[in-house]
Amino acid sequence: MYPNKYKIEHITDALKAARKRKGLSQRELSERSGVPQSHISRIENGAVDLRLSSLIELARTLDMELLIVPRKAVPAVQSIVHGRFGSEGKSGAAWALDQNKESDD
Amino acid sequence: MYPNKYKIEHITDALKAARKRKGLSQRELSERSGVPQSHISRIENGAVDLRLSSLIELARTLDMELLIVPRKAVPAVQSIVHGRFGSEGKSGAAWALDQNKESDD
DNA sequence: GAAATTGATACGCAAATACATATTTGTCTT
DNA sequence: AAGACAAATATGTATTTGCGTATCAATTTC
Repeated sequence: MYPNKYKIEHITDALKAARKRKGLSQRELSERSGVPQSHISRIENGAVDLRLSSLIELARTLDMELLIVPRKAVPAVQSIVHGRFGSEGKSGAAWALDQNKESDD
Repeated sequence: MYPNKYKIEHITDALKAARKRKGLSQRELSERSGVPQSHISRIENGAVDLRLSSLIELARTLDMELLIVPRKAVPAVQSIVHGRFGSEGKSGAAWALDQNKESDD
C-alpha cells in the first residue's frame, strides 16, 4: 500500500460513509464528481494516497468541505458538528467530522 | 500547472502562512514533517497537486488539523475559528480556516 | 438466464515525490 | 562597497504512484 494509511483512513472512510448515506453508487458519484469510478473504488479501499484535488472534488460533491483549522480549535469545532447529534470521538489523526443523516439541503 | 489550482490554493497558502507564522524555514519544516524541502517549495508555489498524506503531515507539524465537515456546518465553524480574531472570509472552494498568530500551546 | 447494476482489477501514461544540486537572499567582515 | 560565507528557496532528473480507460466479476432484477 503506502506508508501512513491510517492517517488518511478517517477521511476516506468519511467519504465512503457520506456516499452511502446519500444512497449513491460509486458510479453515480463518479459521474457527478468527475472522478472515475475505478479511482473511487481504490480510494474507499485505502489502496491509494489520493491527491488533494480528488479529495476536494469528492467532498464537495457529497456536500462537505475540507477545512484546515488550528488544532486548539478542533474540540470546539467538534462540539458544533457533532455536538447535539453525537457521533464518534476519534483522536490522533486528521479528523473527519460529519453526520447529517439524510441529504437535506 | 494542473487543472483546479485555485481550489487547493487556499489550503497551500494556509500552510505557507502557518509556516511563516511559526518562524520555520522550509528545511526546518521538512525535517520535522518528513516532507522533503524541495517538495515543500513546490507545494507553496502551487506547482503540485499534493497527496493527502503530504498535506496531513504538514498540517499536523504546523499544529493544524484537516477536517471534513458538512457544508451546512461551515459557517458555524467559521465563526468559531475566525470569530473573535477576525480574518479573511473566502468563499467557493475548500476552506482554509486558520489564524493563531504565535505558536502558543 | 439474460441484462443491468455495482464494485474491483489490469495496464499505460502523466504527474507527484525523493535526492542532489543550483540559485537566490541575507549578513558579516574587511 | 564588494566579496565571502551561510541560510533559505528553487530547479533538474530519476523513480514511484495516482489517475484514466477498458474490462472483469459478482449481485441483483426482470
